[in-house]
Amino acid sequence: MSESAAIFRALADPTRREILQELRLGEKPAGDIASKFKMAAPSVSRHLAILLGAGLIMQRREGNRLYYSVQAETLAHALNGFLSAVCPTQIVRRKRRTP
Amino acid sequence: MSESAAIFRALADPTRREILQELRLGEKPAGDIASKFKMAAPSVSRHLAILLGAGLIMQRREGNRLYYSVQAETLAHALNGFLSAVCPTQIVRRKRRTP
DNA sequence: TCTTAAATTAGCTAGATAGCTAAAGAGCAA
DNA sequence: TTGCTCTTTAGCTATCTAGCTAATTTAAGA
Repeated sequence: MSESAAIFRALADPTRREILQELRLGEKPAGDIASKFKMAAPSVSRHLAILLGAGLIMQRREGNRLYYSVQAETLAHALNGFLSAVCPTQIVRRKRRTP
Repeated sequence: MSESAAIFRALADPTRREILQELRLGEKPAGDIASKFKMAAPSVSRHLAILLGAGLIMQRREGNRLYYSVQAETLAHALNGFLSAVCPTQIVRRKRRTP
């Protein structure tokens, strides 16, 4: 699967989008992330695996814990790239001021 | 469903992303869009309906034909908004306040 | 070693999704 | 009206997805 296909599929789920927002201020252990949601921990873990597979987060082990953090660059590149492909003239190019 | 939820779900499908790119240079009738894909016309029509429901395209009838066009503003707003929510400091350049 | 804690993986099920064909709606012209 | 074109809607089915519980892995401490 193309990289951006995995990214857009990962972003389709609201829980996964929330996870990314949860990580906006920095890395967090899986348990902390899971505790923000009503669903069971394995379900959140599955979402983390999908985000990881899409390259939207990375993980780092510290003893018992697995810390996750956003790969902001990957996300930004995918979204901006698609935006440019869909609306190259309207969005990317700045509107000229009327003289 | 929240507007952006519908948008991200719509973007999850590769055919729908292709359709949006297909429309980047301007409106096209449904038949022209459908002919770009191997799948049957009703399948493409269904994708168009989903994009329409998400507010990512609009339709205009001209006689027999239904022309579709991208709603670039909606797309850009959703993607940039999410990007800002996930990586407010790293990626999105804030407007600096003049001292 | 045994136990405990933190997470993941395995296996399952209900519901969503995307494809197909057939049928129907909408517009236009003879 | 009838016929033709363009397109969507209806109805069906196979596959994918996201949730759950149970079991397994990994690390650390008594």
